[in-house]
Amino acid sequence: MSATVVIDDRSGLDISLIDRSVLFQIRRSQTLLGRRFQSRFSDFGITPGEYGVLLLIASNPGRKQTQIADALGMQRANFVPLINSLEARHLMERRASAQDKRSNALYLTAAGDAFVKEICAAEATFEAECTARLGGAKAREAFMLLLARLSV
Amino acid sequence: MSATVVIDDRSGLDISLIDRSVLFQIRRSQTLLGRRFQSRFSDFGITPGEYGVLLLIASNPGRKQTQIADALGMQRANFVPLINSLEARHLMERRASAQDKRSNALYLTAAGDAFVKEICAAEATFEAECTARLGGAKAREAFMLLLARLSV
DNA sequence: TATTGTTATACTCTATAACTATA
DNA sequence: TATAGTTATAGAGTATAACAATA
Repeated sequence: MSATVVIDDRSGLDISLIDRSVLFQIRRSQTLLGRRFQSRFSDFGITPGEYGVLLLIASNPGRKQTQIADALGMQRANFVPLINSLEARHLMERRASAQDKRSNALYLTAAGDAFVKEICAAEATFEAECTARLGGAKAREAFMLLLARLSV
Repeated sequence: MSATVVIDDRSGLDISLIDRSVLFQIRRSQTLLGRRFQSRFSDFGITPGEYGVLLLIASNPGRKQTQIADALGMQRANFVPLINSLEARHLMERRASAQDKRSNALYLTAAGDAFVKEICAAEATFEAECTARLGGAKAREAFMLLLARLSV
């Protein structure tokens, strides 16, 4: 049984140990994908985190902050400044809940709705590129399944 | 052609839009894996980033800072405080290079070497758990290949 | 008592610009 | 002039603790 050595193309270094680690490979992919997203979506002036919030509110209007934050795996404390920024840009709004005076119901504004549609079209292109890199629709499906298994 | 709706188990929210996105699924997996790593390796008092540096120095002793940082996809500016901390803990050390007085050659200390061996054993367990979640060695291999394709 | 939103705080990771000393 | 290391700084992302208003 021979240990295969993995050499990094650019640096010429032995990266076997981190190359074989699921943890480090996901870190690397996430970093690269994040960079690609940022450079592609810099015109929209939005971060992946903010985009996720808008998408989730678009699909689930009227939910309270804790629910949206929860579904994104975020702390509710970190959710506050994020939607403060989105609300200041008039992309979404808090409305006082009638049933529970503690909570805010979240909605997109008309501008937010248009914004989401616009950026969704751009993201479809981004995702199509990911599919191409992965090797087609079947490969993508397999990849998403494996990712989901890892996230249990 | 029917659009399938994906409902989050815990929150009951429609997460179709982010669930189908490679970007968001990788973000989620990376976050969850990072949390798992932190809780598992809190005894070692080390972050994934620091661990990666130690692993790379272990496999490539004597290389200069820029090379190690490069192989990890890090900026050399961010690399400095990271190894300052590792050096303060006597896990690694900078040695002045004879050939090039500008650069430092990086080496693990004896303590750092023992530390890496110890944490490598723990990470092997961690990776084995990842393999089990993914569905076995073949599934893991397929997953790593797809991740690599995405990181081109 | 528990929950919702909020503030404050800290740490990790990343990015950019500018400086110094060497090459 | 280019490179290696460094400093300073800023922005995301995440984590915890504590508080006021409400349930």
